[in-house]
Amino acid sequence: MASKNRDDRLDRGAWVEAALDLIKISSIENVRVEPLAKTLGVTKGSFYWHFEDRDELLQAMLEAWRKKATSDVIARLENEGMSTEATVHNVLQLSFTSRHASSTTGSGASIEFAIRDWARRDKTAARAVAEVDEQRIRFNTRLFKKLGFEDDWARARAFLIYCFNFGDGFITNDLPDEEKDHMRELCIEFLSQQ
Amino acid sequence: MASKNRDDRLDRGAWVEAALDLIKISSIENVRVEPLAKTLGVTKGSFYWHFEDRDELLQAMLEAWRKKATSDVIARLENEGMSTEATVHNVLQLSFTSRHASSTTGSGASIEFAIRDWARRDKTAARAVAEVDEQRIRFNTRLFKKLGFEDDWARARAFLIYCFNFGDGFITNDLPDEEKDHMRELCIEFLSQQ
DNA sequence: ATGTTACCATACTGTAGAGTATGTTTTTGA
DNA sequence: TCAAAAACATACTCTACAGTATGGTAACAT
Repeated sequence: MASKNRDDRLDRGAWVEAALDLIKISSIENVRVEPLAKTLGVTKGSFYWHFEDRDELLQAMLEAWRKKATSDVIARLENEGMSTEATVHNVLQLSFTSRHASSTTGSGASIEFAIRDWARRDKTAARAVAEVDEQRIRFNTRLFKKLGFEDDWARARAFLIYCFNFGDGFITNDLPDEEKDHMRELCIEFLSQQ
Repeated sequence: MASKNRDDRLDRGAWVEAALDLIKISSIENVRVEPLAKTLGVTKGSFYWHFEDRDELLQAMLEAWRKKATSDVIARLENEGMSTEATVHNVLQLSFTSRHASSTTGSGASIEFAIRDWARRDKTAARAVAEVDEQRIRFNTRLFKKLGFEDDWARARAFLIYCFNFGDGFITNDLPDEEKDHMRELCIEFLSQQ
């Protein structure tokens, strides 16, 4: 549900939010202003007040996602109550299925995929994705360095874990839930071994 | 280049091939019959002779991809000249960047991603992707069983390697090429350890 | 009170593309 | 050789949007 500020008037953020809610269940191509206006209960007259054109909305979506995704990394960094080991274990549990599952910001696993698919044909999107990936992998790398790993091995571990987070959310795995959970446990045990 | 059978007449396969070539650089939404007709040098009068509607083309694309992807697994299975160890090492080298890079069939890493994105909103596509994933993971699992691993551990290894193949192709990794290659080597060393 | 601004609706134009109806050519088969 | 079928082209209709131009209305400042 896209929030309105006061008196039923929309702001730029409401459009971006609604657009991110939409891309979650469709694709960037299906993010179109008239359908969006309909779900927001307005007409496109409103849209072209807040945005120059459709592309400006797409760039705003990208910016919003990038900011949220990178600020999440910082948030984890600042969570200094935990030990390094505990943080690693947390990261390992962090599959893309659950990643940023807050619906208010319009993030989540599905958005990840939609934006990555978008990045295949859009340079700006590709740069945003690259930045987010790099920050996440760097975060993981730092953890393993703290645990005493050499720089290159820390990065390799970090990358593998990120691959696991990635694949666990996106690779369809038609196993019964218990077996799937068991397999996930084994993967985590393998990846966190010394 | 989409091939024509004889005398400049197209068949169903030529349309599917051209469509798969197109989705590689765009998305399923951008697979549209009139632009396709233009690249094939015909009009849509031709298309609606070979297909009932656009959806029939999409289903044919999916079928073609699924068949190719699963037959590739079988092809690897039948490649019985190699030792199990050598096959494992081959699988580890198999990132999605290079996977099925033949342009004639219209496959490749980019198609993988486009179809997976499509599968987020299409049940039929989702089933095809699930089938392909399951076959590939099963193939990897069988290898590790041959190497003496228990069933569950074999599956976990297989899944992790598949995640690595997946991530190596899709996760942008802005490192210099040498470092990237080095990291890949370390990942492979880690994943193939006893 | 009233003019200004912010926000939105209405009513257009223009384009891309889906699907259809029908005409045209080439091939094939008796 | 000639009729039928296969493989197109042409010319429509219809819908979904992008973008624009302009008009309306509520809130806010003066």
